[in-house]
Amino acid sequence: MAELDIEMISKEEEDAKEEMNGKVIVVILMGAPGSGKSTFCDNVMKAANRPWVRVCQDTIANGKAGTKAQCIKRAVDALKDGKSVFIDRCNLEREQRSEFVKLGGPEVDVHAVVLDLPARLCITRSVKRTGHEGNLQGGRAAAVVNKMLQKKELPKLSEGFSRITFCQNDIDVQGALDIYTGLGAKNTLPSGCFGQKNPDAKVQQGIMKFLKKAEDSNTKELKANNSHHPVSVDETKGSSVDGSINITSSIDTVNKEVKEEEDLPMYSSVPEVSTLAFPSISTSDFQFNLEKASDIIVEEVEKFLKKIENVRLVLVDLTHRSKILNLVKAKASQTNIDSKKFFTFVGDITQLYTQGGLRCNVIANAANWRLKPGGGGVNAAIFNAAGPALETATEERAGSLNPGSALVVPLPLSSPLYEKEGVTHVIHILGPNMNPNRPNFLNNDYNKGCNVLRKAYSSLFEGFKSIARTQKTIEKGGDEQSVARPLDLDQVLLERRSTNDFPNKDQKMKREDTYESERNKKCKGLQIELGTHHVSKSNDNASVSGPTDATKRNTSFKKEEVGGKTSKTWGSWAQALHHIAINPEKHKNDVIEILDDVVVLNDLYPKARKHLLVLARKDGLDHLADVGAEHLQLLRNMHTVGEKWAKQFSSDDASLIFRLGYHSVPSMRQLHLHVISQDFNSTHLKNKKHWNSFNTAFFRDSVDVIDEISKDGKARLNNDEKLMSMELRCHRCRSAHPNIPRLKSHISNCQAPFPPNLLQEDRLIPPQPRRTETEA
DNA sequence: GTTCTAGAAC
DNA sequence: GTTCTAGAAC
Repeated sequence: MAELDIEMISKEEEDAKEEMNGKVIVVILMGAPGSGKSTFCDNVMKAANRPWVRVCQDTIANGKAGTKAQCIKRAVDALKDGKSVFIDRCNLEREQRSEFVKLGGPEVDVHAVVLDLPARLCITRSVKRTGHEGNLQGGRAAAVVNKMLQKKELPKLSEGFSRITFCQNDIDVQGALDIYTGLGAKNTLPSGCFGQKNPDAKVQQGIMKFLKKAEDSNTKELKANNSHHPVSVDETKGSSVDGSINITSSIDTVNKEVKEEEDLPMYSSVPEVSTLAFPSISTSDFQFNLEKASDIIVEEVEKFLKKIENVRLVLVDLTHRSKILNLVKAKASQTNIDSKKFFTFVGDITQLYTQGGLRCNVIANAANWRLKPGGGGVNAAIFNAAGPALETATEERAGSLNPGSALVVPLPLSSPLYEKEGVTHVIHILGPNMNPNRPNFLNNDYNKGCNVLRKAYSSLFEGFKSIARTQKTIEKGGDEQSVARPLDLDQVLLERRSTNDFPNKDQKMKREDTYESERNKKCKGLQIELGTHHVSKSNDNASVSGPTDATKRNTSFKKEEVGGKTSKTWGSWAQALHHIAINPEKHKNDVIEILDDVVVLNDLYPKARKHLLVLARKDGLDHLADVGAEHLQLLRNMHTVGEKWAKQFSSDDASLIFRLGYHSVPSMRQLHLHVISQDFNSTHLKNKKHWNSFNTAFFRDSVDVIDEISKDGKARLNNDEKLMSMELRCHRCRSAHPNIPRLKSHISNCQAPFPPNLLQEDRLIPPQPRRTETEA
């Protein structure tokens, strides 16, 4: 194929010289997030010699992400207008870009500019960037880039491009920049493929060498196409049956071959298992016998891995010449240790992810007995990389460490080691003291020394197990008490995500799952019962009354013309509250209070820790739009009952603050007053509509509704569609948040006072004086 | 109201 | 891997 391209280049170049037809161009940029597509466009457009329009799907809809169709339309418009177009989206797959290629025609050339930069560079840039329009930030970027590159299909002229420029480094990019910047309105560029180095050359050799090695070791074939393809740990490790070929060897080989291009294959960057990276202890400064030390490491690793599933251990050293590393590697290969669970790795333990693509959530530190920074080697490096936060966190837990002991320190979230590398814990360990100037000097007592070293590793692994086990507990939906600390941590982690930091998806997901199952248990009975009633009584809504002028955009009911008046039919699922209001005695398990004119129940899907509904029992009073002056007393009663319950809850729990109100257009039939605590801490609060229905003008405070009914005979309904799609703002400090998880993370901590409008007119029910035992 | 699904995006 | 959106079904 390369030869063919060269032929085409020379032919097309000749053609180009003859033709100066001033065509417009569509340049389809291709590259992973962080490859520099937007920057490329910006740089060309800054100094361009022809008019350009940049079409970016991330921002095409008034600054927000839009559809492919919108991009096409924008491009077509620009081309009609005589402007050339940059298509700024990833376009890594043939399918994704095919529609844009079709923009080409007699008057329009379609070019590709491929920003085929090292995955690692893209990841680093994606992680670093803060204000990217696509909102791709934090460590998540690594997973994204890796995944996208797995699907990468380099463009071919046969797809319909007249010119393809490959850029594999900054120099290539600059070259392409110059070409497009200098391209005048009347100029055209030669067709063909440019800049493509033999994609299989060096890297492939490296991989092939490794493959050969692996095959020699009686192993399976490794799949790896080229340098930019992520090489997953599983694939690499899977190539080894006996553990004799491990990751270090593969990386080393590849690394040596391609180091000029700084183009390492990426490891699977998202750890599916908890991973501990640890240095060799006591073998550097005070040369513990390496044979003995390596035996101990391998034995302790083997022992530990027999006890626990779903973890990985990685022995790390700075150089592939490391004797201890090679000894351990060799000895491990003689055992039954699963090379997926234990391997050696060459790299800086403080930069395993950013430099080596290996994600380790826990790293061990070869600490000194005072647990202080300094000294040299790993200890200095880790304290240095972790910043002062680690020192403080360590001090809080212990002032010193005995030989053979370990100390688990959760890494403060402000630590760069957490932010950049995703390390959540540092475990300090202290080996036997080989320093003759110290009182507990071993003096070559290797029996004792080996015991201490062994103990150091076993303490380290036990410490690691305690972390891994907690995580596992959450995964399996253990009781909430046992996971209290990780949940707290997760709250903070979520908060950190809002400032572009390393996400901790696993923990987040687990937490949601835990809460979800908890809620389900509580609500199941009601859910089932309500479900039954919808079905059995879905036809009993013949008595629906109440013509209204409310907007009927809500899908919970259909608008019908009956005798010139508008009426509505509610969906069967929207009837549950109506059934309860009409026959509360049939729902004794669900309702918590039945009065003559109202029924009180817990919301089936509470959007906060406490979320009650006060139902009007009057048949035909479906929603706020049906309410008139004649219902004033009923509204007051509903308010009084709701307020009574709110006060009762908040006297039991002083952290609860309540707000009472109605949805302008409810989804469920039967007028109901929401009594909802303002923590909004609930797994059922899942989307923008949920939030905005309680925190925009769509929510009508009960006090205001009563006021309006008494003055005007009707309540104002704020049911503009825009309200539901409004940006997510904290109900306290009014800060804006890009999505629900971040909002929830924020509100879990926000203690700002409520806005003035909520503090007025008794719209909020504040914490009540605590009830005494006798009152309760 | 919810759940489920799919597609699109980063 | 996560988020968002939309549509469909109940």
